[in-house]
Amino acid sequence: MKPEVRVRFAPSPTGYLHIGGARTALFNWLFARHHGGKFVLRIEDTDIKRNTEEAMAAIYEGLQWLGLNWDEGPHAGGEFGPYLQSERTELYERYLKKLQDAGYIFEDQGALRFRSPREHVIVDDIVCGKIDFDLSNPATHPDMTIRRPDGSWIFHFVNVIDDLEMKISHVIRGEDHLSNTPKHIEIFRALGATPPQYAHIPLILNRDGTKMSKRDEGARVEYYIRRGYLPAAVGNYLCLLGWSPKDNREKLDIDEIIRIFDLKNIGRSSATFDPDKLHWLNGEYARELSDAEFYDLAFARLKSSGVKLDKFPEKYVRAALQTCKGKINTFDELPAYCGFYFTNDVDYSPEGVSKHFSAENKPRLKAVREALSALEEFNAAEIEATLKSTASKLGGKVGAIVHPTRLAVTGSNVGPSLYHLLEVLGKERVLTRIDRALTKF
RNA sequence: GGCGCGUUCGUCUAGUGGUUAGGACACAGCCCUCUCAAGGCUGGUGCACGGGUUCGACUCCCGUACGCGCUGCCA
Repeated sequence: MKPEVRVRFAPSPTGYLHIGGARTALFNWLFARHHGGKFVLRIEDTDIKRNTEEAMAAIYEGLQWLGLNWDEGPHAGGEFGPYLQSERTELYERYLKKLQDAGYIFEDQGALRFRSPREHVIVDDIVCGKIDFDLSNPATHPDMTIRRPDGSWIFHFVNVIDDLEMKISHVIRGEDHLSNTPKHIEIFRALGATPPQYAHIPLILNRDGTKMSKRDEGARVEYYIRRGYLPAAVGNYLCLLGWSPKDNREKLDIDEIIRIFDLKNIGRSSATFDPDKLHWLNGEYARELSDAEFYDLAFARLKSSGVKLDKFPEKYVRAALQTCKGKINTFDELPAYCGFYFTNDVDYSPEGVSKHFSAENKPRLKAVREALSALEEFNAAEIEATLKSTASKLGGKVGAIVHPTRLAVTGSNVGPSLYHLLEVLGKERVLTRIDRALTKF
């Protein structure tokens, strides 16, 4: 009988969830779901200097937003808890004693160190293959510290103890830990235990090839939450960084990824985070939203950006937002895209003014005003027919009047379908805005 | 410095000895069209370098260069 697949994500609470950490969590989660195993969340808060409450909240929030539910861990419980390292000291004491009794521990200036057996250690990594580390030279591989003089623990030790105690079967983590792995294996062996299987995944780099750090705002999951990205899109994009379905597909829903996810398809080289591609992929997901989903997200986004939606009838807001569906990639584009629906004081874009508020367009805009004011049914179809006939009367293409009209009414050269937007705005607003625009040139 | 890992279009990647080196994002042009998107079509740019092995290397081996990681009483 095959042992149960048990993986873990073990972040330290630094105050936010790093995008690279999120991907590590995602790969662990995918692996667990694929195999019907358990995904464990463990908080590595051995460094007391760091805060806990808000920092841990950021981790929970980020994981939940991405849909990475954990089977064991804080809030979820589980038979191997507690899941905060700060609460596991007694356990660590016990293992320390075992190591001491076996002669592996010595004191150095008050700190405790693990005495390396000084041998070659082969790391047989699922992603990286077999790697031979020669730990025989103390000068190049010093004995690692496992406990500080103040009694607090060092990562290498507690990480190993917890993986052992929590019966972790596979350790899937960033490649920055690859060089640490032989040391971890030494501890497992000193304890007479079998190390888990390792899979080290490539790092995510910035555009300039440097490691994504807290200084880069795009390095935090929180950034994507705030900017109105869709969690499904972010998750999908993260999967594409270092992992490939091998069949040229880019957009895959999460159930499909669970089905085909395999550590063997993870690449070896680091990946650069490409905001443009995420932006595109988010648009792919945004266009697939149902009208109701789109409305809810759009409404929330506009409201949080300060647009006073309460002053408008729900029917109006709904119709207005509907004209934006399919047009935007991320919801933070929305305020700029459709803000004109919610204020009569539209700002005219300077480029638009110089291009379309011209002497020859003034009579055209006047003609449009006349034609629209004569309309009884102010709907998109009627508006379209009217504008087209007006254009032909003026002896031009409809584009010639569409541009100045759009600018007059929305202040911008780009936006939703003009005919539909005019209908939503309503005759009164439209005529008022055209009159106002007519005074500008 | 030592040790480890990596290197296919600008970016993410497919590719495991013989391919016109494929796809996607981005970019440019065209089509569609009320603008913008979306969609369709077209285009340019890539196997880091040098040696081997082989009838034949992007693919295998060895070097070099460059990048990254570790080398903490951070995780």
